[in-house]
Amino acid sequence: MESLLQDALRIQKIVVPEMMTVFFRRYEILNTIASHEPIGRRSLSVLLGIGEKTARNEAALLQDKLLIHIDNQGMYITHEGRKVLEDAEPWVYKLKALDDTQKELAAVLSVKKVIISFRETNNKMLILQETGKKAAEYLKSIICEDMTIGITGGSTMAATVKEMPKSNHKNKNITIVPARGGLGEDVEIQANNIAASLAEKLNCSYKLLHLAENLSKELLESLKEYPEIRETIEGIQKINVLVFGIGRADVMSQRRHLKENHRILLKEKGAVAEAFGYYFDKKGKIVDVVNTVGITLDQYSGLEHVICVASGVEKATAIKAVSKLNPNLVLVIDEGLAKSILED
Amino acid sequence: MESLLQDALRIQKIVVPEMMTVFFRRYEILNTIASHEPIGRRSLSVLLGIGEKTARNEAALLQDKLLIHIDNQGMYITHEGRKVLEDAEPWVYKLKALDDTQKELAAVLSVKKVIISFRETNNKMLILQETGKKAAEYLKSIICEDMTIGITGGSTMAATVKEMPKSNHKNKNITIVPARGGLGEDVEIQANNIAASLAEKLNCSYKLLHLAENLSKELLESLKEYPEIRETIEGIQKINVLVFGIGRADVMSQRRHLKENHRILLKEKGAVAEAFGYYFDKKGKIVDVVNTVGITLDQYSGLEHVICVASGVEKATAIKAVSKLNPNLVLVIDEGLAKSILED
DNA sequence: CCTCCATGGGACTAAAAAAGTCCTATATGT
DNA sequence: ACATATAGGACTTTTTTAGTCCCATGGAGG
Repeated sequence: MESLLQDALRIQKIVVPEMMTVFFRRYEILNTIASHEPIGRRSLSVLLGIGEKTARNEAALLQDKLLIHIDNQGMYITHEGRKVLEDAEPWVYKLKALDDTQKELAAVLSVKKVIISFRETNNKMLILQETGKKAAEYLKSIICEDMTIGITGGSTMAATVKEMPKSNHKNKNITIVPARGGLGEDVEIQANNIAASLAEKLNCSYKLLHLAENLSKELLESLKEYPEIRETIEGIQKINVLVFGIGRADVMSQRRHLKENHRILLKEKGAVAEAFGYYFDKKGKIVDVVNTVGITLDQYSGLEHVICVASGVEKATAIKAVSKLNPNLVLVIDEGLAKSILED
Repeated sequence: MESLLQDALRIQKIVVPEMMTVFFRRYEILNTIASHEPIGRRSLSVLLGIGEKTARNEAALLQDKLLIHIDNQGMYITHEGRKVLEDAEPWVYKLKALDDTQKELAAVLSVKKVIISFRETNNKMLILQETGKKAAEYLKSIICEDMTIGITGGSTMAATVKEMPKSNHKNKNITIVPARGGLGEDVEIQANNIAASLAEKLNCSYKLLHLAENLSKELLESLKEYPEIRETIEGIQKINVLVFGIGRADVMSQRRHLKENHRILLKEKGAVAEAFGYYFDKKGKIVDVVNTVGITLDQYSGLEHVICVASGVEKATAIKAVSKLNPNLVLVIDEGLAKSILED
């Protein structure tokens, strides 16, 4: 009786419209407590951008319903609360019609699947966190024996790995490799670091690639002979799952300290997106490649599992560009980004 | 996905408990407008026992959602509104858990079916009205060709008939007969009058029984020879559907102007319920019979369709007594009565 | 051992929302 | 023409909700 549920939702939206707001607010509060426990009402209120008293009142209600527990350390979620959070999720998606949006987007972009993360807040950190969580969930669901997982750098990937639950049983013959070289960024969000963290979470092995970007061809060639590097390159060639973040071409070229004339060139070529070392224009055509070792576009196009994780409306164009390269793409994005992709 | 709906309800009750109140209030308002249109906000507010401003605010919201239409005559329900009302009904029953109560009661009382009417108000008239409506609905659903429908008197039956929608197509060979004689009550709620009204609503034929109660045996016997009476008696013997109200023995014996000693006798015999001319004790045993023409208990026990309609908590014991006489009984009662039957 | 910091809870105030009340013009039906 | 019930406006009162500040507590770090 799926239609009964649909009816129920329709009628509620009509008859008790204010219910939606309240529901989402409480869901968000509960969710935030769940992921930050123990947390005080003050921290909570600044995190969510709501008043202290509001946080307090809502918390009192949640406590009354035994969904959270409050002591002088702060607020904790209870088992009940966790259960409610889980059970409420499909319900949240229905209410927000995210279910439909996911399918619509997958069709519009011609990709395998779109997963939309949901946070009822404007806090970019929380949104990124939730997106990472969804990405981690999906990644975990597809992992199986003898896989080589390639992963890139960036804050989105960092969030993804952070949200990956720690696995205790030793994972069978799984290897994590950075999808490409490059040391330009903060160490916290470098592909190497992220690959290692992911391996730790998944309790499996990993290989690192200590190669700077923009090396001369000759130097690159000779470095490739080094055993550790060579081994990693072989690993990269074996990648069957790629998890990658995406960036706006202009932002990335700046972050990589490209020379002024190079950046102008990129702009002239219409570069809008950057991912795993490639710059793409609107149509998904390569306009430039970072001169380093890494996964190739040919390899990418043939992969069965490609997961692109992104958060923030500014990445809409980049997403559209990269969606055209592999129909197996799975997109994990936040609600705002999803809407802005659909809107243009 | 029935469980999804269940989950949704459970979670809502927990996370947004106040929603229930609001929903029921609006549902009730919409429902009342539907059955009283055109109605002004003042009449509405006294009818429902809510403040004028409340009625006004809620009406404004319902108007905004296009569920009602307001002009200087008062408020009307729109098509949209009617649809919502219909679609919301199962939802109402689930929320109130009346579904479960219905099944539980049917099991506890060992009867075929229990139908609980629902009105979010303390106004006994509205509750009676709704109970009548449900009874009428059910009766209509089982009517088919060549039936003889017996009906008793009483305000509950009057309400039932009043709520029966008028049928335009000629009903095929259906006859309404009063289930027993008796002229003791107000003409408005006499079985004869009610039978005739029902026949008019169903657009079918009827027979009347003009016989006073408490006639001497001899007189009764000779009256039975009169053609009109004889014909009706034959009709009563053909009854295959009986719709009847029920009363508390003490109340009914008073209303029928029984002699003092007779009433005391009834009390001594443990009479608690009265229905279609019989007085029953707690266990459903007959302790007395009104001396008139009418359906017999033997006949009653063998009927396939027996519908007892009752409203008001004071009838709980009577219901329990009469439930034991025929497992095919269908009970149509209001929410309060249902709960009080379960509680004792 | 002490200090510091974030915590919950209490108390009071300010703001906003809801409800109560009364008035008026209007249309309808007697 | 009149009595009556209607919506809608305006104003007040009540109730609910949110904002703000203070304080005792208890753990973390020095």
